[in-house]
Amino acid sequence: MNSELMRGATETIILKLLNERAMYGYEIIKQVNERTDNAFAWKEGTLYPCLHRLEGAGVISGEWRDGDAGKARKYYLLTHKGRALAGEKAAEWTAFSSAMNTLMLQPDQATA
Amino acid sequence: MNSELMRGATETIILKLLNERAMYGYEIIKQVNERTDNAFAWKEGTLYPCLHRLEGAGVISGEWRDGDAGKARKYYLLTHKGRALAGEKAAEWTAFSSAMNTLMLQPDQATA
DNA sequence: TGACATACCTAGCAACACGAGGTAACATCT
DNA sequence: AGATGTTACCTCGTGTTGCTAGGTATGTCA
Repeated sequence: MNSELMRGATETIILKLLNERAMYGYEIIKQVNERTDNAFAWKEGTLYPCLHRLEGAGVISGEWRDGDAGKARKYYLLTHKGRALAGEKAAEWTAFSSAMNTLMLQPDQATA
Repeated sequence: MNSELMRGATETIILKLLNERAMYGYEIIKQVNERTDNAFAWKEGTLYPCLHRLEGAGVISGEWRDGDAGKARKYYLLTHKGRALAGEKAAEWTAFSSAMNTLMLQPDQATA
């Protein structure tokens, strides 16, 4: 997958997932990759810096929870601000993909 | 419009338009803005560097043509390589937006 | 013990959209 | 003639951000 297209979408996806339920970082990566059948192949280097940016911006907040048996995990939740932003980002994606499709779905040159 | 989402899409759009017909730079800007009802608001700083990258990569080729009455215009055409890439980029967008929608169209948390 | 998965993290690089600026020709209005 | 606006080309610098490549540490299983 073209990594440049991923730009700006990372944040949108994270906010969408956290709007479903609280998740920890590693889980977000697995979810994204599984749900997209590895069309998206996120690595830690993509996610963690973005999570920290979002936390720094007061959009999400992390809290450590003991795992059932495994290691401690840092769960992230949307703040009030985050819920609003999740909605905006989702709308932004809708508008963007709609505009893109307006352009991309035009008929091509006739190859007589 | 979130400019980060534009990343990687610029090239895709240019190739799509040039696959319809030869256009000059200024015309491409106008076309993109008009067709998307200014949802995309391209400026020269977005387009020209990208055109030059594509030309340098042998994907498009520019030729000066005298305008009917106005200034000379540099029309760009897809090369053979460019036509192939236009197809790849279009497919890439389809795959990307499909994966995105898989993620984005899931139901959100029940707000009981 | 070794190997692997889980789970967190960071530093540095590369790509690229955009703002802001510049040049020049032509049209229109006063 | 002069001023203004549009067309049409260009470039430099900045900021953002995804990714590669590395690191740490715990738990599991053979």
